[in-house]
Amino acid sequence: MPNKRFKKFLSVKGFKFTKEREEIFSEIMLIEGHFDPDELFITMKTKGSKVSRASIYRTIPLLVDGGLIEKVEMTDRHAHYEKKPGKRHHDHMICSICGKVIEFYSPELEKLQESICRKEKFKALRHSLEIMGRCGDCG
Amino acid sequence: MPNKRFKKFLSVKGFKFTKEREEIFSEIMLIEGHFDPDELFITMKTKGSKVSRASIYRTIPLLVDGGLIEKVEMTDRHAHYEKKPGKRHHDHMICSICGKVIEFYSPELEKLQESICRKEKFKALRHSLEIMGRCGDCG
DNA sequence: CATTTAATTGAGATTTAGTCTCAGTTTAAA
DNA sequence: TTTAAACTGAGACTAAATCTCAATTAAATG
Repeated sequence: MPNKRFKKFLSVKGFKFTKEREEIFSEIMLIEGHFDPDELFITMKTKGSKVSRASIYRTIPLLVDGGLIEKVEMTDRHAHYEKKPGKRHHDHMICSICGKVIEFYSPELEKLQESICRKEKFKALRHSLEIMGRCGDCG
Repeated sequence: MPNKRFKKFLSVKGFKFTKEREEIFSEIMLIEGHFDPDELFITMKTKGSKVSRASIYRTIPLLVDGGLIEKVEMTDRHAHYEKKPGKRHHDHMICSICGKVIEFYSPELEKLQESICRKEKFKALRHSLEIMGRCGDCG
């Protein structure tokens, strides 16, 4: 129950668990795919929610901070977010000193690759990205 | 002389080559690194230019269309652009049907990788990205 | 060179995603 | 309870980018 994770995150940070935050959070958890804050506001309002736009805009960064959602796209006019996925494809950073492999996944990077491929009329099936360099410990 | 390329691009598209567009274009060509439209407007104004903000915002998409500059970053609040580079690092799309290799370079992708690495305290030295899939011809 | 016409311009109004303010409310710890 | 700090909603505000429209200008044509 990610609800619990959110609650925990808030209390650790010294923030309060309010009805509004809970409402926003559980509404987001219902969304398949990505959303933008204003769209979410309209949806909630339509459903009869009294939560304000300000609270939505204030809660989203908390959820991002808490690792519950991610910013996945930045168009000219909108930011888009989505629920964090479970385990899936990831890329690698490889330290050439100690050999450590850092797995990372960036939905933003995935989106960007998609859009680059679209531009080239290329249908991507899979990809591999390896970044070579020095990890934090090997400075 | 990229000025000529710009002129050509405009005439091919049926657009006019105006003093304002020339002024904006040559000002951009003087800039090392990236810039944002408003910053450019201020710079030009300071130098005594009479060109309006509207013209700058209208000219930039033309330059992007004409392949003379690229959008390199989208922060929460700004778009950033820079002059197109000559030959440098590039990544690959590889068609698994016909084997064609498409070289591409995306400054946006590079920036994004940099920021991902920063987050992991990883010092990137080089990277390789290969996207496998089907090219436009092999549909 | 003069005419014509469609593109372009500047000034400032407008849009819009996102942020901020602040008085009143609520949480949660004591 | 009490209390202090966090939170909320309504709407004002900000700022990047776009749009409007009358006046201007490029450049194709006669």
